[in-house]
Amino acid sequence: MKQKSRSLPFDLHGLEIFLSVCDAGGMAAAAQELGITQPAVSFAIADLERRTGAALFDRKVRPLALTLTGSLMRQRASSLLADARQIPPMLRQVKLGKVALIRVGLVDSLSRAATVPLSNYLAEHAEEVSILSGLTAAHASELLTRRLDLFLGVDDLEETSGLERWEIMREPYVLLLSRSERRPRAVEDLIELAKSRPFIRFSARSRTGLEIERHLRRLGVEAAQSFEYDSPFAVAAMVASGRGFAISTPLCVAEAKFTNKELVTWPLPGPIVTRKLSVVARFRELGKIPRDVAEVAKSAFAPDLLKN
Amino acid sequence: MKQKSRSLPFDLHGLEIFLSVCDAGGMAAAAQELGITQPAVSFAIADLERRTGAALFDRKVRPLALTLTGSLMRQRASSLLADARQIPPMLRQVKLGKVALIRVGLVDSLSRAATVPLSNYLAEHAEEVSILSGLTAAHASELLTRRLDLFLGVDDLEETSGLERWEIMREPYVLLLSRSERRPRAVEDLIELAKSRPFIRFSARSRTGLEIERHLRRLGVEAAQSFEYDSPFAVAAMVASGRGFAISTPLCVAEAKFTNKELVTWPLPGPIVTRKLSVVARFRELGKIPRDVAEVAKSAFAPDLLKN
DNA sequence: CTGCCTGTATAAACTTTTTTTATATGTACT
DNA sequence: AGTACATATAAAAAAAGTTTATACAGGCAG
Repeated sequence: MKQKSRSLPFDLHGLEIFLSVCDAGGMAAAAQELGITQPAVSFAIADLERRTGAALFDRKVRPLALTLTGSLMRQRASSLLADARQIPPMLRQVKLGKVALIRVGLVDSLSRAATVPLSNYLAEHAEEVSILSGLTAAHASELLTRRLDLFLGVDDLEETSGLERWEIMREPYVLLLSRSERRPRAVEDLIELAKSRPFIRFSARSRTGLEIERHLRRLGVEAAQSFEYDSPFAVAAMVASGRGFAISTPLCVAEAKFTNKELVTWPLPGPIVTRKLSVVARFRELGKIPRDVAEVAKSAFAPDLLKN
Repeated sequence: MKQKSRSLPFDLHGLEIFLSVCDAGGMAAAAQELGITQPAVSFAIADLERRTGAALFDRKVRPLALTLTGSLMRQRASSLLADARQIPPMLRQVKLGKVALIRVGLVDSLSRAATVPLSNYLAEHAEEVSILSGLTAAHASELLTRRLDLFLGVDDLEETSGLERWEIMREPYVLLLSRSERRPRAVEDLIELAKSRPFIRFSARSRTGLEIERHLRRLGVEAAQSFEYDSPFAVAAMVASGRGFAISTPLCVAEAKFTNKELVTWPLPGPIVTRKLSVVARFRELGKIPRDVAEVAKSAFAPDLLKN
């Protein structure tokens, strides 16, 4: 049973060659650009096509044209390589300690509730305060590369050494529907819903988005068409406009400031899944600030939750 | 001269092994999980460390621990692989029928007004729609690296070749004060205000923030303490809470959904400065979509502006 | 339609990288 | 200190990728 199946049908090197061919407009030209021979390129492309099982180029036509699949591959490959190329410089940066400037990452779903109290607290500890919104995934790496000193966001399950964490709260994932939709009570209802209505989802770049995806896969829910957003407001707005359904959390919904007239939330059928929001900082670099920030955040949205 | 310099110090296979080691908690365990031998894993990790020039694991300690650099690598590698794994299913989908993915960057200040109409328009042209909020500066580079297909944001002054632009609108920068503050009519009043009250500003990472900074320097305004944010809501919220004053634009204020009771806007003393919002895309890759999107955006917030 | 030019595919030999078997070295725990 | 468990190293085997040489196909001129 020693199936030699790599989990992936390509590697970065193959994708680089593929993109070279796209950019150079031909295999011979790409070969020259890359400093390898033309057959090597030819082989790499053939290999990529064989392993993905998709025709990437249309050989029937002379100035080598991308197929539809090929264009998609170009899009994705290009973005993947752009990501990959950012990694080495980041790794190098990591190798490089009262604070004048405190830079804080704030996950979008806490933005509305926490911005002002957080600023008020931090104003006592720093001349300059910089609060940046966005996705936790981005914040986490910026923390490690020292572009942020602290962030409030979805806690990573895995314990990373060199960081300290202070829990703010936990909240369940909930189903978000437009007013007219009826409540799915069982997993089967949810599967049915997903077949008939588009799924409005959080970007897979966000930690929350990834967890929702994973959970849906576990439940066996498969979405038809899908729309993807990285801001809680956008997700809620789409659902409110009747475009489809979403999975979100109470805080994300509160952030978007929609009323119960436009949106309804229901418990998610199946097992209960929650997300944990925490304050994360580099270990012991900021003294008691991280713990205090967690306290501030906790009290900041405590009233909010009571309202819902 | 045959320098075998790959442009990247790792490939996906190496990263998979690295992540297995992280997850399994050891090289031997990872080897078993992957169905290869322990030395193969050992070698792959050593190779990864040698090529990236970074120590990923701390061998001095028994249950093999990640270094700080290692944690970052784990995060990035994990997200890179998650991206990579999404590609093959996508390719298959294309073969099955019409599937296109359109990825759009949307500057925060247009988020509220444009998300829904934009999605509605794009739904007719693609199976999947991905709308990512954030800063224009980030979007511009993602457009060039093909991680976005289109963005709506503050237009760069410099003409980058290979891009097409469609103007959506122009809007002036305005002064944002809390209700209790009196209106500064001359530049001198503004300079005085900046001395007595903290300046709430947009992050210098955002194009808007940079332009505001530049303008203030030209006017000779110097701020005492400063708070910095990258979301329009946060800036407005701070001003509304009486923490200080800000410079913003009508759309940014609308985005934050504050009422006239909490905030007042006044024309900026001194020369009039405006910002231009545009749709930007790679030249001719999307046919008429960019122009249409500009039209959709234009009509989307036209009513908004009339309200103010 | 035919033959030439340009550019891609294929074949066999060769080089490099990766994996394996075997064994040494190291860390933690008693 | 000794033992158990885990990682590192060495040399051989296997696999992958690259090169040279050559065959094949599409586009274009006559």
